[in-house]
Amino acid sequence: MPSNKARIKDIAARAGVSIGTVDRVLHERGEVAEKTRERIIKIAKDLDYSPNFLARALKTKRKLHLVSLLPEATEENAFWLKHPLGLKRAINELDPFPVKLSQVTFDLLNEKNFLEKTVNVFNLHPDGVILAPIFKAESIDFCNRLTKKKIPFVFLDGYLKESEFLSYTGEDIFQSGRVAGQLTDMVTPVQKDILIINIVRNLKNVEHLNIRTQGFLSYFTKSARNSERIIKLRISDPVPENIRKETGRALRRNPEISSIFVTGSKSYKIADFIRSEEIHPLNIIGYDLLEKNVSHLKSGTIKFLIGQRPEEQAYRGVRKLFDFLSLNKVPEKMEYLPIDIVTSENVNFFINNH
Amino acid sequence: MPSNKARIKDIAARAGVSIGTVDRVLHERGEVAEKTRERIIKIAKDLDYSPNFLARALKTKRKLHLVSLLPEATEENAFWLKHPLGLKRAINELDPFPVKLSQVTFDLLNEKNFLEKTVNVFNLHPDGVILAPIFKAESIDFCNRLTKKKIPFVFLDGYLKESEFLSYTGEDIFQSGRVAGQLTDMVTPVQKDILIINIVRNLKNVEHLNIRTQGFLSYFTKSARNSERIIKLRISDPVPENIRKETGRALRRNPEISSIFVTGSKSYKIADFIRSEEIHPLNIIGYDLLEKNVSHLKSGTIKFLIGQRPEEQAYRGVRKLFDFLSLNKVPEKMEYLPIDIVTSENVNFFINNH
DNA sequence: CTGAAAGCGCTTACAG
DNA sequence: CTGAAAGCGCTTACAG
Repeated sequence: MPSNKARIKDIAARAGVSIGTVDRVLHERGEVAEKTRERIIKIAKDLDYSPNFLARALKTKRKLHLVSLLPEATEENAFWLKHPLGLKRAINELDPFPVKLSQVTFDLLNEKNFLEKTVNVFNLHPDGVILAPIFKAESIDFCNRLTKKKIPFVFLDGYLKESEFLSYTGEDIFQSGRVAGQLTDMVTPVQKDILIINIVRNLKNVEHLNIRTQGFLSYFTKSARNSERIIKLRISDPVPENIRKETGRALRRNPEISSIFVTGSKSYKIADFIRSEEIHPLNIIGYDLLEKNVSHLKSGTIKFLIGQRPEEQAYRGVRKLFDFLSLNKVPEKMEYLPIDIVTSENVNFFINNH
Repeated sequence: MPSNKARIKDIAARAGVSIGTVDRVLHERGEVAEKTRERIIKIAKDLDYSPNFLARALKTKRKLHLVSLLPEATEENAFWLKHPLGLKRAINELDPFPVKLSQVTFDLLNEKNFLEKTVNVFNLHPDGVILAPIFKAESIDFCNRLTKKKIPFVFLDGYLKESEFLSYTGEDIFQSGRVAGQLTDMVTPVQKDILIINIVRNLKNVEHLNIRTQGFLSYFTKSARNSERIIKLRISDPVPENIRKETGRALRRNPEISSIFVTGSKSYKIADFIRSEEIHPLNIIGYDLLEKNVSHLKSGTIKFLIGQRPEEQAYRGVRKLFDFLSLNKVPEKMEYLPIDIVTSENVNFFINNH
């Protein structure tokens, strides 16, 4: 019966000691005779003791200090605008509990800046860290230092299997490529061509986008479509003139292209071009509910956007650390969030939330 | 600064009274001189006082008693299997707090049974009620009685604007019809026909399914498709032989049908028929992630399922009542959950959750 | 009408 | 090594 939960007092009574002694055993603060210790541990187990979380939170002076280390959102990287909303929602919900959050951000294009910011994180003496491991080598190093200091950390957006992370929350990247493949397949006649565009400004994105591309292509291995009808294009510097030049050339060379899959979150740049040139109707399939993408989705230039719930990723990161640190709840190691298929008709439900 | 929140003690000190008096004012328990009362209220406002939730929960003996009144899940109504999972998750999450939940279920096809069960609900002396208002007249009556007793209640699955409900959590039914329309439009060649099937065994569903149908049709008012190419079929008793007879006849009469939209959660019944007859490839679009639907989705017989997050509806119902009753948080009156578009490639993320 | 006190279950010094 | 006590912020019952 959970209604009559065992309390420290009950354990003390059974063991014939005071609650102070029980507490010392439970918190492993030592200074207890071995015999007493064993007796108390056994009784606690027998009574299935777990501390009353409310009483503990009420009494505790010290706040849990969580620190997030995520890329700074910019005009060019609006994707990272959503995460702070999720962090904030989590903290608001945990309001009465002794937790606080410090947000540290780094420049998405600058490894050195990331390194500097990791120093800031340590200076904050965090109890737990939420990290987007954008720069692989630097992140591994940072994580090792966290592990050495016994500071638990969670990943979002991506993960490094080399590190001893508590949990990952995010997309199943390969599978999200498959979803894109399926949607593209559905709206593209069999005899037509498909163009895949990779926009890669910063190196880190390469792996991410490659995996999505692989997932995308893997969908077509079983389909009736001839895989030679899938053309790839890579654009390094997505300034409008490059977009125009390179996309335009690809379209001229392959006049049968009727769908364009953009592997990253910048499909609005392609849509800007397609719309300005008044090109024949094309299906554009892209990622992430950035304002500019959504606007093209609503006007019909983009057909599908795939969402990866960035706000929810951040929210869960905070919750997992809190639950782990103050309730000893160990989260699932890998949590893949649903891959959302978003069109002009259901998009409003995804952007107004929270 | 939320770090130095005002406490009852602080108010008492400023007012020059004891904390008992402050408490009496705050809880409107009377027996306080009017002048003192006003002074205390003013000070509380000045200090922006809000009670410490943890201390309150720790002290409070009495548990909040929430009661859910939802249809019983059966073989024929597997949709209602999901809601108890959401209720349970909410209660688990609220574990340390003084809340409990009693679940009352009724027969989805039996008004009289519903009436009997409302009596049970009152006998449980609920502090708040979660209700699926399946039977309109009976539900309005029940809600009026709740209102008279000042028992707050939330709706899920549907709502009655005639009632003074605290909040509704669920689908935007018309819009979900539009989403179905859009998906169907995308996968159906313009010169082909579309069949809408309404399976209505019990009366309550009529309104629900009609609204979805209207939403569906509304999507096509702007499309290039000739609306005469949309055929409607209604099946009252969905036993296999009826399905076979009626669907078969519709398909024979309209050989150009290439997509079937099933307005309710029983698209698997149509899919069973289509598959058994080895009919030429058709697109089936339906609702809800019932096991049988999902199985057809994975095998390809169903192309799209639209999800309405039943588990989440129930979860939020509990949370809203709890937040309202113990934190005085007033929820949004209408909360439309996202309309999920689900295919064989992303379905796993939607069914393993929780 | 008002105050003083006990207690929810835990943590944290402090005294011995 | 161990116990007794104070206190987190609130609620509740009781005395005056």
